[in-house]
Parts: sequence; structure tokens; C-alpha cells
Amino acid sequence: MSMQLGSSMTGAALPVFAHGSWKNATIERDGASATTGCSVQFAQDREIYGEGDTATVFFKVVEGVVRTCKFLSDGRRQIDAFHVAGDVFGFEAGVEYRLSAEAVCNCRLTSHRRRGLEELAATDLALSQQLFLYAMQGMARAQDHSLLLGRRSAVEKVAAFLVEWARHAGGCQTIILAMTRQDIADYLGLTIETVSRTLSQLERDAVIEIPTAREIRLKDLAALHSLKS
Amino acid sequence: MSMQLGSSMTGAALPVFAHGSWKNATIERDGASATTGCSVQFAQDREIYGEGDTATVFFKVVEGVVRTCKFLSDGRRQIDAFHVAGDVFGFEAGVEYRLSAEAVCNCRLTSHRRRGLEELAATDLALSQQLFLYAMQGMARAQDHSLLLGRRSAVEKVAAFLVEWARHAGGCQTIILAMTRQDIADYLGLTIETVSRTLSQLERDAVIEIPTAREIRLKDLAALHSLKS
DNA sequence: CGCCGAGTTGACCATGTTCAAGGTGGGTGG
DNA sequence: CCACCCACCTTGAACATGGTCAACTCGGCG
Repeated sequence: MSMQLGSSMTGAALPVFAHGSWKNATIERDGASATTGCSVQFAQDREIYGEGDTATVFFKVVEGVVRTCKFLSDGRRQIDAFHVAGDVFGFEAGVEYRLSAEAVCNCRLTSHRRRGLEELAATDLALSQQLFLYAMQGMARAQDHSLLLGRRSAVEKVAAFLVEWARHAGGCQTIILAMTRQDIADYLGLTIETVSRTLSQLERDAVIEIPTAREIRLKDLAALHSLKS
Repeated sequence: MSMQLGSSMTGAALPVFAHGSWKNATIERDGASATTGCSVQFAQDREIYGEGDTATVFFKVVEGVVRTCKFLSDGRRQIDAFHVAGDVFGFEAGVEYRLSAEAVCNCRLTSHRRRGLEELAATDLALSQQLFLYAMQGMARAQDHSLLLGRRSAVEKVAAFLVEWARHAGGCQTIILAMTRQDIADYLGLTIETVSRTLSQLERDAVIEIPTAREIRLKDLAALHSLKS
């Protein structure tokens, strides 16, 4: 029985522990089911867990898209990240989830008991290192997001989002958005109207094409990259 | 010889590995100097390292304040965090520093060779777990910062900054700012003028008092907390 | 005393938000 | 099959928040 802790953790060239061959480490488990993923499904917009819930399990996306977000008391929402197939989310240092997680579309996930994994990690150095890498990449992602939110204009934000999502979509020219305009807005720290207007403007400028609302064709990738600033 | 990886990592009640007593773990080292901190000093506004530099060492603040930040090509700057005594910064998963680090004021740091630490971590489970905790807390901080930058107004941002910094200042009523208005602005994703205006407004509202520019007396902490929204 | 960098303040402006109206498309029920 | 509905999206106009530009103040230091 084996568990692979996610392509998101091994994709980039990030040699953490230079001496070891931790890369693509696959965690072998002989028999016990403590860390075996249970397959679970969530329908669109279903809450997977809420901020403050006790974090007994974490998840890996098999299929679909998940958003992790925080809410302010008045309902304002900030989406921290969209998680796609292979991504791990909901792994916490503390006892509670620090964010909420919701299914952007119908999703298949595997859930993993945290306790079991931790016990395993305590004896398995490679796994420990993998968890570390997961955390470091999460930090890097959040820091990049801060730069996006703090210092970029609406066009720059939208362009950055499209470029980022194009990678998710496998470098294809036409990207299919799993999320609504509201999701995009809450990810970029904008309103739904500004996102819509900005996309329309980009289409008028012949940088993109929007056949249907959820389908965006990137006509001028170079322009998009320079718009990111 | 021993190294303590920072109060910032052991301060909060964050039981990562529930079975172990990792808390306040002190890394013992017998003899070799690979991970022993060298004491280093940096004058105000000196660069400690730049984004893209090879990350051979990381640092722990002994005295003073350090900012870590990113720059856009046109000079816009986003400060990711201010690091105070006890905080570790500059520990990277990859080969390069992902942010720049600069001394906000005259600083004393200890620098630690990364390679040495990694070799040690490969054999030392407690240290491995501590590094993991460092990364997880860094991720949590960056995520909170994203919420601040994306979904809050100028007053809310400034109020949040003051409350946060009050903790750094040991819960004292009067806080001494090590950083300039420009630093605060770049941390909050605002301009220097907006920060200044917002502080003035808070003073007019009798929430704070500003005896000198770098000294802020928090008169109404409850009001500040509610302004954070 | 005068300079200089940091901070403050004001007037104007631009970007993005708010509020409101209309469009579009997929699904359901007659 | 078509009509209707509803959620999602787009567009417009007025508005507000924060940015820009510029003048001025303050305090430290030669």
C-alpha cells in the first residue's frame, strides 16, 4: 500500500535536502490503513470543512477544483487558493482548520487521517521532509498572492490569474474555468463587476476571446504576460 | 553547544505532532560548528540578501527589525513581514531566496549555514519537525496577510497593523515604530499619504495619540479591535 | 541658521465599487 | 418543443475610496 503526497509537491525543482533523494518519495505502508486515503465526493458548493473545525483529516484532490477561503464577519470572502487534481489541502499545524474549504465543482477527493500520518512521519524521515516541502510551497504561494493583492491593478490581477490558470489547464490555449466570476473576484480582491469589465476589455483589446463565460481563449499570451507587469 | 530555533516557533500553542514533546525543543550539537550561528550586524536599510541570491544561510533576529519583501520591475514593493527578535527568516525550500531582506533599523542577527542544518535535520527528527512548524507558521502568516490586503479598507488595515505591532511591543500601551511610513504603506498595500491620513484620522477620533511620528499611544484598544472589522 | 529627510495636509483625479438594469444560457415543466 | 425561470454574467452611471501631485511642517544635525 502506498501514498503519493501530491504532484504539487514534487513538480517544481525544489531540492530541500540536497544530500538525499527525497524526490518523488512514495510512502510505503505495510498493512495498516491509518494513512490510506478514503475516497470521498462533494457536490458543487458543498462545504468540505469550515474555519475552526477540528482538523482530523486532510485531503488530496483527485478530480475537480476546491477553494480554500476565509470570511470576515460581514460576509466578505478572500479565497486563498484553488486546488486542482494532485494538490493537497487542509493539512494543519494546529488543531483547527485555519480556512474553510468548499467544492468549486463536483469533486472527488481522498481524505487522510492526520493522526495516522503524523505517527508515521515521526518515524519516517522522508515523509517528514515531504510535509516540510508542502508547507514551504504553501508559504511561497501565499506570499506571491500577497504581492498580487497588495500592489497590482485590476488588469494585472486578472492577467496574472489567467496565466496561472493556463498552467493548470495544461498549457492549452483555451482554458475552461471551473469557478464563477464571484470566485475569481474573491481570489483577486476585486468585485465581480470589475472582473467582468476587465475581461471584456481584454477581449476588446484582442488579448483574449470569451466564447462562453466559462471558456476563455488566450489569443496573445505575450501580451498577457506583459500585462501581469 | 545548542541552538534554539526561535521563540516565534514555539510561542503559540500549536501541537503539530501530538505524540511527541517537540515543544521548546532545543537542538543539541556536540562540537561541530556547521549550524552554529555566526553573529552578524546590519546597519539601517542595508540589504541582507536579495531576491534570487543563492540561499546558503538563513538568519535569526537577535535585536532590531528586519523586513522581507518583493519588488515589481517598476519599483513597487510589497513587504511580506517584519521580523523581530527571535524570528527566523530566509529559510528556503529552493536554492534561491524568494524575497529580499533588509534591515529596518540597526540589527544584530545570527546567520546559520543551511547545508549544515539540513544534514543535521536529515538525522534529527525533532529538528525536522521544527522546520516543518516554521514553514507552517510562515504559511499561516502569509495567508492572514492576504486577507488583510485583499478585503480590507485603509482604516481596517492600519488598525490591524497597530494591534499586531502592539503585540510585538509586548502589549504596551505606547508602541515605538521601528519602520517608516513607507514601510507601513508597503506592508499594507497603501500609499504613504493614506497611512499618514488614516493615522491622523484615528488621532482625531481619539483612538490613538501620536506624540512623535514614531511613537503611537493606543488610547482605545477596544475601538481599534472593532475597526479591524 | 539652514539644510535635509520624514511626515503631514490639501486639492484634484483615477481606479474600482456600488447600485441598477438588462442580457444569456441551461434546465425544468407544461 | 417551447416557454419560463433562475442563476450567472455584462454593462452603464453615479459615487467613493484611495492615489497623485504639490506645498508645507517638523525635528535632527552639520
